[in-house]
Amino acid sequence: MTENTRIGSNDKTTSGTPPVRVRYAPSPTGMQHIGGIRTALFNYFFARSRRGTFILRVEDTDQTRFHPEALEDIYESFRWLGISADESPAAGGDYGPYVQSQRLELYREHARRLVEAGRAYWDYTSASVQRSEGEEAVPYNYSGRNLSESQIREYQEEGVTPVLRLLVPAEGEAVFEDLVLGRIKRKHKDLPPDPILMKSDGYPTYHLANVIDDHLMEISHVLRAQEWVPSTPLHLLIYGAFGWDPPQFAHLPMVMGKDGSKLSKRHGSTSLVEFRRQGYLSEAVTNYISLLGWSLDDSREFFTRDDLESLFTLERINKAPAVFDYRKLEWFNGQYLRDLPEERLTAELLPYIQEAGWAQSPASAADRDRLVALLPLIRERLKVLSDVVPLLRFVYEEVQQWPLEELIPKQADAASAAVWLDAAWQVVVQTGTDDEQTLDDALRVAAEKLDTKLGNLLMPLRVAITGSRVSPPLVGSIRELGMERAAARVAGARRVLESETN
RNA sequence: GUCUCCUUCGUCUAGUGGUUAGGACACCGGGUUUUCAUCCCGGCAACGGGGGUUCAAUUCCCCCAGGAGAUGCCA
Repeated sequence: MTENTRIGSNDKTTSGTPPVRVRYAPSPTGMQHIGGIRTALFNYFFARSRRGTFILRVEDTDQTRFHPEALEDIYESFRWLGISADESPAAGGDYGPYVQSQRLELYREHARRLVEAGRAYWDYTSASVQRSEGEEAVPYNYSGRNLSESQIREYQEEGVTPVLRLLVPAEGEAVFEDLVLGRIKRKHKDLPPDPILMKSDGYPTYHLANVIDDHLMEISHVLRAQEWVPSTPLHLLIYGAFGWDPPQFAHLPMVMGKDGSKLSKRHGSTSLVEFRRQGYLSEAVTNYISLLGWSLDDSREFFTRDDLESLFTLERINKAPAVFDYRKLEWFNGQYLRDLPEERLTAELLPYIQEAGWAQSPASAADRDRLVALLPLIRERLKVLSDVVPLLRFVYEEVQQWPLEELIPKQADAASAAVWLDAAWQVVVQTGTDDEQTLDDALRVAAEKLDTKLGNLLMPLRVAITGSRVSPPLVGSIRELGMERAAARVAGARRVLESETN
């Protein structure tokens, strides 16, 4: 905002403001998780709100952890969220390739430039200290800094492939103005000792590749998680070594689990596909995630993707980490679920019905119609789409058992329960389920005649019909079930009560 | 250990040099309702601590504490 006021316009054709170009740069090593998606979304919203360009770049420089499914998951996640990259491996663009493993020659060339400039060096002494995941790190002791020609030749004859290390100055410090956090400083001597830029397998590390690509792709703003703050000074050093101007940085607050540590698998579902499978709607997830570290004002919290594409601003990003609250997401989902158009809700629900084996796949018109008819019964009872299965089981499957203790209202006995069940069912049969109000009135009259509460009359019937004390509205349930099937269930429940009274 | 960042109800957050510190989720209570759910009403609940600066600090500064992140030939 301040920038707009100062410049007077953010129209890139009439002002000096460089165009906004941002990127989401995931590494295809696992399924997209909430934290990554939050970063993707914020980048996307920022780009759209500033009429800029949103780029997807695949950072696959760790071939040992690469998974093809993970790559597919990135695209699938974007599709589901309804966002698309202006430039990406799939869409192409003028700054490609957008997959780092296809840019190796570029990195090598730049590596050479760094060595020639005396800002980096090939280290032959670290070849043996590779370690696997859990191992303790042994700090690098600069052993490769000043090797003699003959020493290098010796290593080369042994077949040692060197790693490229950045020559970190002993003096000085890096300072930058983070758009979210403000001024951040770090002394060069506090950086890791001469970090590796190029691995012995010929692939660049994140630090090198990210700097080269962001520069070459003319990235204007880097929006990434705060876990990157400590290595930003290192990146600045690399930009400086190349003689390049760095982009602007905006470090997003971390997303934490309930216990306050970085959100991870042990906090429950954290991957986008899992939420999707459980039946969260894309718009609910997007809305909830947008509020993780960002807010518009003191009251509004419902935002469509369109809203966010225009309302999102960096100024409203929070500094403090946010705890992921599954219950609030659930609430959001319920809200969205409740005012979904019938057609869409049906389409969203159908896969769960099919998975339960209650509908063909592809679904027939009859499958669809049946579900549509059931919608009013369950709509406001859904928190997630998968709730539909337990909610409608009594319709699609037969009731096998009528637990006696459920059948008998509190403080009553089997004999009275039987009387009430009979009376209630008789009223249903006589009145029919076509007109809910009429049936309702009739049931009330019957209860009064029997000198009991309406609930006592209905609970045995509810359990008879649905097999449970908790169910969708009774009258509608009976109607959807059909009188015949309902009658059979009443008879079944009646037998249970019978056997008890005898 | 070292470095960096962070700190308003349990959670997401708004906010200000002087406010009854606001909203939402959750929770509790009540109402509507044939159960559950929805819906409505009400309630509980926060400026981490200590120093400054100031007529006045939750707000500005410093210190402490706590939390998190980083410290990999992972990103």
